[in-house]
Amino acid sequence: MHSIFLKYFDEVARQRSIRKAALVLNVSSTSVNRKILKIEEELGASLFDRTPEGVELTAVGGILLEHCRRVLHEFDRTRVLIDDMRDLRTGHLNIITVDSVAIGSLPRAINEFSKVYPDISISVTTAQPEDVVDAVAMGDADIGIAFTFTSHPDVRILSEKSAPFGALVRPDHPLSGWPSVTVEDLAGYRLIRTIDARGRNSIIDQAMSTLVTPLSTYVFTNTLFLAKEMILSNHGIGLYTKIGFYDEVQRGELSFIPLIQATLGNVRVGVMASASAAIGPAKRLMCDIISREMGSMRLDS
Amino acid sequence: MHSIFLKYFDEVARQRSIRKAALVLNVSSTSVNRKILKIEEELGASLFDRTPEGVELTAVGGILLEHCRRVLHEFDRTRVLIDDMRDLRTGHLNIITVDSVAIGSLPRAINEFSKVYPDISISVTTAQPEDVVDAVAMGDADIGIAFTFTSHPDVRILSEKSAPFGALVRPDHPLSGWPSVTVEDLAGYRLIRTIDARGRNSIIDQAMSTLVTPLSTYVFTNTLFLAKEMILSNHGIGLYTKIGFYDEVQRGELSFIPLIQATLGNVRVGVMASASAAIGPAKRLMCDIISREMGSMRLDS
DNA sequence: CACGGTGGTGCAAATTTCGCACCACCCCAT
DNA sequence: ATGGGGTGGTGCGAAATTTGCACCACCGTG
Repeated sequence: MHSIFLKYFDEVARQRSIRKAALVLNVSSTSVNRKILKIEEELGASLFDRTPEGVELTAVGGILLEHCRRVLHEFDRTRVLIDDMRDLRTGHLNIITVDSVAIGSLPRAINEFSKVYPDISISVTTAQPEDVVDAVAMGDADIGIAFTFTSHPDVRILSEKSAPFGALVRPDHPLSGWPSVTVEDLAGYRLIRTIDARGRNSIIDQAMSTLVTPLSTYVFTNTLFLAKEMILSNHGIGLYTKIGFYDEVQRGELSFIPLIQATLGNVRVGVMASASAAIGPAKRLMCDIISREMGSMRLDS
Repeated sequence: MHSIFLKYFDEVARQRSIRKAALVLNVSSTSVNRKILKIEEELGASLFDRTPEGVELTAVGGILLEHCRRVLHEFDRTRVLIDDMRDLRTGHLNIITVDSVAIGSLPRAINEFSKVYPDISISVTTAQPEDVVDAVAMGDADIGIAFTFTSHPDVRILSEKSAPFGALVRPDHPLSGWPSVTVEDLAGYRLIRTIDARGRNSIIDQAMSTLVTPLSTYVFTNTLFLAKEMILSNHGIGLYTKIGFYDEVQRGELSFIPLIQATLGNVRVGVMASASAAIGPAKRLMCDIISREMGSMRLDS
């Protein structure tokens, strides 16, 4: 918005050299030189004394530089204010989450949020837990919801909750109604479980590989709808957190039995944001709503 | 120096219309419109709400307008400061004066002034008294020196002094040594007097036309050198103020006898400047020196 | 004296800005 | 319902401005 001269002038004063400033600014020195000469002509005063080593500010140049720097600084502040005002009214939130949350609690959270900010658009991407963390750390997503096994220096956990994996079965299944199950209890059944698309760093694969009693997986799917159909068709036992099937369990269509296991039984799910990004009012509200939604869910029985 | 956008934006906000602002700014409405649209895109926010009647500032627009107006105002002040700093070092003074002063006191005043401001150039224009006043009022001259019969709303009298007309004669002239003369005393002599080049509003012509005893003029000239030669050649009596012949009178080459007459005997000469123009340090000093030079002159005997 | 730095300029290419002609919409009077 | 008079906004070509290349002139240093 402001004349490019302000930036050029500032840099030349800083570098004490037209050619050095041009290098920093990544433009030709003639462009910088001509801008300064033009303003000197407009003002009828020299901004710099030319020396063989470069340029030195004159008294007039010092006065003008002070003005230019003040203008640039005030514009930066104005810009931040405008950015805040703009984002308060409209804008976009990028949410990346494990898919169970996308189904389980996010729809209600978005409904509540949109009553306050109807013009803010939201995108929801489902991804594997470690991809969620990476996206948040890099600033590619505003909010992430995923398991929180390890901390990440660039990720801030805003809230978290225990969300153990468990067995999801039809209500008439022999395991239905158990207060909990162990891996051994699942040995005689085929499993339906989520898949890590890239097959690496999967907490479930890692956990599964440490089991003394191997479990057999019949269906791999991160499509929870498909998983539900398979469970209801008695193709196996679902091995998921309760989050993605919360409504079905509430309605009695499915039963959830928490898994007692060192890793899978001690999973926590958290709401996270980038450690370096500011949290504006809209983002803050969305996180609060998601945290509250998840906080109200009974996920361990 | 600053982006033209600032000016356009300010005016659109003032006029509440792109087309009206364009008229005021004397540019096409598309130019103004595109500047605003471009900045709105840069900022990612609307500056105006568009209505069928024109445009209304948005909250963001109000914030930015405040910034723009502050920048423009601060630049104006910076510019004035720079102008003062520049003019302190170099510059130009336009002086317009009646020619007697150009010869009498101005040379010494300029000599003294140039010791302080060697780089300020000076132009001296001689003119009839009313032309001096007009030039100063219009700002065409920085300093004027002339008779001050009437006041002018656009002219400020910085200092003035009594400078009556009188008879200038050779030292051996019969009138030499008289303390004063009346019009009647001059009746038997031919006059050498200044001429109003345009022949209108001349104080001398007006004064002469009211005399009961008509005086005969032999030579009309505003060239004081020629007047002096005519006086010394006994072609007549000079009818001038003492200013232009001060050195000659001091040296005894000519005698000055003040005229006792209602108009010509009560003339005052003043140093004047435009009432609306600022008086910078250089201009102030020049006025002071001229006033001091003229103040030290004994003009009434 | 040569080299490596600086600021500064002529000129043509590249880019931006501007204005004309026009479109679409709105409001108001008839 | 229609026409007139206003508004903001756009496509396009001309005009103006900006940019960078190639080069000049000067200065300080080894």
